[in-house]
Amino acid sequence: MSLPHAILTALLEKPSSGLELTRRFDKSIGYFWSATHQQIYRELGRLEQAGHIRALPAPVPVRGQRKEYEVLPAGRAELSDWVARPEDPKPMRSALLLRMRAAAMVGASGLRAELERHLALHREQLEEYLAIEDRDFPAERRRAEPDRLRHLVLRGGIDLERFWVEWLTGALAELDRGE
Amino acid sequence: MSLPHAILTALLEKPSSGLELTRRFDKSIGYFWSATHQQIYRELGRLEQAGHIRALPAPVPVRGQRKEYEVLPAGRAELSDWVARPEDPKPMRSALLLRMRAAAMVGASGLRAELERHLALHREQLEEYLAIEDRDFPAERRRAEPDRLRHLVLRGGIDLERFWVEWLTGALAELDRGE
DNA sequence: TGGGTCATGTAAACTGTTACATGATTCA
DNA sequence: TGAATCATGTAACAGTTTACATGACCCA
Repeated sequence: MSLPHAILTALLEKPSSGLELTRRFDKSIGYFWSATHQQIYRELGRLEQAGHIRALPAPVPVRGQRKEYEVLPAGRAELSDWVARPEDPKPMRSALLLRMRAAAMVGASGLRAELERHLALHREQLEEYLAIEDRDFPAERRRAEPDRLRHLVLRGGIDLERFWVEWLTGALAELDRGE
Repeated sequence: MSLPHAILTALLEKPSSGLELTRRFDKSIGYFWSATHQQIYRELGRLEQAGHIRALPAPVPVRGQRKEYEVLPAGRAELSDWVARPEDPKPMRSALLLRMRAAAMVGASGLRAELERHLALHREQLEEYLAIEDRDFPAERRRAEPDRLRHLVLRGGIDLERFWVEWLTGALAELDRGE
């Protein structure tokens, strides 16, 4: 139940239309809370209904025409509440780990290639995050809290990709030891 | 779309009834592919329809009466295919990271407590995994492939919990630096 | 015999995914 | 003017979650 809050956050960062939001999800917030444009439009409708956001006044609302949204005070209040709301971490879901467990029962043929493919993908993602860090959080300097928090989040992404790269490397080595 | 394969794997490890499966999900396969008993019963029905599993012959099938399933050759073949089927990792989803990003916009009050709570939960989970490792994969000895694969999977869970413990510890320290 | 637990299930609401539809704008 | 692209949406379905319903079995 976090999509509306992801959208509120994105809109506070910068008022946007549905399509702009979709694009920003593809390369920012979406790194840890992804959504398709259909989900986003549906949720924008609900948030507007709820009085949490509003469309900037347009002369005549027409389908197909750009509609820009901004957060209303009620929306900001809801987001602020949500930040302090406790919520347990969801158990992880990894189809890859599940595959390995299945492989223990039916044989590991084809598994090696998949591990290598994932390793390459995680390396790519890591590079992408590091490029963003270079661009958005340069050098050592005292930063304001918003920037420090955003940087912490990005660091989470970076460290997690590093974790997978290392774990997959180790798993491949371990697979080799036995064959 | 991995729940049926999680169930096939669990049933190959040991034929079971729906409730037994639910319990084993709660403390084994469910660590990386969780499911409720409702999902499991529905999926058992589908797998039986598809001819991938069968209920052990019972005199008269009655609601409320234990029904044990086992995997049929077709089910094993399907699982074997699936293991080699490529599938990209899903983008991660972390409500906690999203909260931090939201906190950058509306203020971080209440966030510290939530980070600490998550840190404690991840420490607990780590302990649980380590206990399982002690129990199921003792000492240094040459092991057969199935065991080595299962151990790799558990290692993944352990390392991931360690990752979160370290990251959360660092994030808390970093939060303190500025207040 | 009646309450607790084991066990299997149904129903509804919500979230996420995939495919498609429609109008507006731009520019060759 | 017609093709490409921008932009907003609808519809149908699959997966997940939550609440509830029903029957069997055990044992005090």
